[in-house]
Amino acid sequence: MLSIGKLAEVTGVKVPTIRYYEQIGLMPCPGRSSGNQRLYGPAERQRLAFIRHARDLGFPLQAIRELLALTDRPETSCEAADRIARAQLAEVNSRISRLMALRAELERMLERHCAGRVADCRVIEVLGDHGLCLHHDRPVMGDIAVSDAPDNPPKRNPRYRACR
Amino acid sequence: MLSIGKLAEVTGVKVPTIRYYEQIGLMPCPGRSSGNQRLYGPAERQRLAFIRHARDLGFPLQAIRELLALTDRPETSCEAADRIARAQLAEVNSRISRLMALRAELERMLERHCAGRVADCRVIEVLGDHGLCLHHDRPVMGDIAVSDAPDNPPKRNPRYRACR
DNA sequence: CTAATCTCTCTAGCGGCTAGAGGTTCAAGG
DNA sequence: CCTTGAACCTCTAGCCGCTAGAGAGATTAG
Repeated sequence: MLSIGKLAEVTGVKVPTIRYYEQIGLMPCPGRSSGNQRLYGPAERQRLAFIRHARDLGFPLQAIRELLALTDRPETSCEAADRIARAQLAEVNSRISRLMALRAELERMLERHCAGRVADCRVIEVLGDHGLCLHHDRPVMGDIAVSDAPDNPPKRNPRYRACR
Repeated sequence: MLSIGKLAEVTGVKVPTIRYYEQIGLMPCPGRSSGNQRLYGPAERQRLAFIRHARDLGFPLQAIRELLALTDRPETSCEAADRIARAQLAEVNSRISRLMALRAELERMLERHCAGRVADCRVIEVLGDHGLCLHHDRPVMGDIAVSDAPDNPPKRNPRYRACR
């Protein structure tokens, strides 16, 4: 039996995240020690590894919920699993192509950059005038997940309330 | 002078988003009509277009805040603007490469998919065993921003509280 | 004048966690 | 056996970048 800390260690999922998964019903309520601490067996460990892997592949938690429901019914058709994976692939492809357009635009913006004043800056100029762009639609950003580096200090900016 | 609705229309930024930008101090507090409704002039319109364009290029709001501060001091060096744009380009490149690894893995997972039961499903199998993967690190997902299509109905799932 | 459409402020919610407070339990060393 | 310190517990609140909705007031077209 594993404590939550050990489980976190072997699966690479952080402790609060495991508790979060339990809270939203993705992980079952595990047994508890006499002192009310969570204890996990191999089944839970396998389940969490599945979740972690699917997350690493970018599946949203809702999709993972559905995939897990499928593993609980192994005799049903795997058509649904296939559909979910294909949707994820389509999503990834869409993100890639949009990011490539973005990259092209950013490179174009930077390639003739000035070494002078902001007033002449091509970056600023292009940002202010979409007409200088070739084309790009809405971006695909969000979740950085930039491997939580310790040199990436989370600076909390204190929620501006500008006017009034 | 434009009402907030007209401004939203000409810039493509939604009305609540404009108010949100004002709230966090990204847009200034505009003048008001006699009936307390916001009125925008060309300067605000230009500023919002700048923000919108930078968002489209994936810049986070904090970066946009800094870029806007630069445009307010046009005589300073554009070095900072350049640095911000390069950081953004690096970020985009990083996302692209990670997504490509993801895509490869998803395609591999799907290419020999079964037409049978979940028990034999390669998708499920691979998800359950990371050892079957080639390699991929953490993903780059998040903000879909999939051009708010009306065929994409926002289904609200009511915050599970599984156990207890 | 009325009805429809904006607009106002305010609060709460989304995904997917992360951080911290303030308390309890466990395991190793003396 | 006792102490210490790490790990654990629950709970709440915060992150980004919006989005949704309630319940009110303003404006505009017919």
